[in-house]
Amino acid sequence: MPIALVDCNNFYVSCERVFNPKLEGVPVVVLSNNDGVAVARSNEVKALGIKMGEPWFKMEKIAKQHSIIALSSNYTLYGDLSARVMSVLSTFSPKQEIYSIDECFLDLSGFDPQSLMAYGQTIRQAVKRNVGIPVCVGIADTKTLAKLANHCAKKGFAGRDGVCDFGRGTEAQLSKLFSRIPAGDVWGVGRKITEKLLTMGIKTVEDLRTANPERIRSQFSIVLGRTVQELNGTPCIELDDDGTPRQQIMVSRSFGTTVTGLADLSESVASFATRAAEKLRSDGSVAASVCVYVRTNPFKEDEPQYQHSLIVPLSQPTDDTTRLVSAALVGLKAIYRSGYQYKKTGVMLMGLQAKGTIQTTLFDDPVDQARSDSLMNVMDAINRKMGQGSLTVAASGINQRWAMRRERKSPNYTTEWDELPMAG
DNA sequence: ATGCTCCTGCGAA
DNA sequence: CTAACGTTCGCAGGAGCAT
Repeated sequence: MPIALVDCNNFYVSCERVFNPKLEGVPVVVLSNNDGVAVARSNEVKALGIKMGEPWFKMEKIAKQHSIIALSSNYTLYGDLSARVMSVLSTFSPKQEIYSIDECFLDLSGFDPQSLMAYGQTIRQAVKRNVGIPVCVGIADTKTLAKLANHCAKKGFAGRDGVCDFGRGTEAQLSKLFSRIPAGDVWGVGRKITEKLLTMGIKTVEDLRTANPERIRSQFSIVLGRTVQELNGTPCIELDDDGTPRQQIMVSRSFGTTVTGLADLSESVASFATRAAEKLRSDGSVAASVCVYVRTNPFKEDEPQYQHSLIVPLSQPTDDTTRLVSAALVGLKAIYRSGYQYKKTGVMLMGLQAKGTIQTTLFDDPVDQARSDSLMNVMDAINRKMGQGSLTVAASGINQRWAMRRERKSPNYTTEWDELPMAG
């Protein structure tokens, strides 16, 4: 039951390169929101030793020395290209699990095991030709092994030309390969677990694979126990292709600058609640409660720190922007304290259920409900047509002094006609 | 004992 | 010029509480 894991190479950088060939062959880094830290690096940047998550201001010097091109992230562009990549990939298997913006699993059950390497090449060529994005393909019998095979393909450890199929290797070959890979490269093994494994003498993937399963389960968790089983070829994590809607929706941002007043904070919270409500409706869900969250800048250790959150229950589950915004603002008022430099707020929608399944109560007013639904439909339609944020609630503010920094953003090539560069 | 909800920690991309 | 460190999601497991 082979599974493929297809992962885009340096995804955000590759997206930028699709529309700007000058970025080809030169060091390029894409920065997070607020131009904060590196979230994607070209191979040239990786070679310079710049790490994932490194703050921009810490690498600015070396960036200047090597003429690194730094770009603000452009999630509109990346989301659009991701949808195109996923659409192409969906044609290669009846079962696809979209795992993140740049990777998906494909069920390759029933395919001829001998031909999977060639099939992987076909997949790579199709995505490159149709969308312009380079990908690598890892193939194995479990999701954890497929992730690892993809890692090997990317590093050029085994297989050739961006495809690695563990089904083509003998036990002895795989053992040898796994002894060269640190345990921390395995899916599900993060920093904390890597440290603890080291104290137990477990350094490599091979060490982890051959560890005592009972010991792993008792010392860590059943999750890591499953990881070990998956490394041994026993599937424990199902391929999930049913598109189950999210259980919670989070919208939060750090500000480009700090703010102190309730008015500015309210604008941000109203904006985030508005955006969260849009996501909620696109899922076809309703929320039972709203959580609002504020925070000062924890990196400024000499300044007074404050952070707080509050869950505001709704009288009945809703997807109405105005109700969700009101609830979020009520919560904000309750936790706001003056005298702090706030750096971030967030809005979380919780207790999500499918809209069709909500229980109607005595308090339901069908007329109000219909009015709310048609207003939200109009809002969503206008924003789809005119671009997100065209129509919003007044509480979101006009100036948005807290808005994030994006000083290096590329144009929205695929979604905004106005931003296409014109010849002449 | 059992089953909840709430909260925190961890991991991933 | 200065100051500057992301966002969103799921899962597990413990605490606290009620039954």
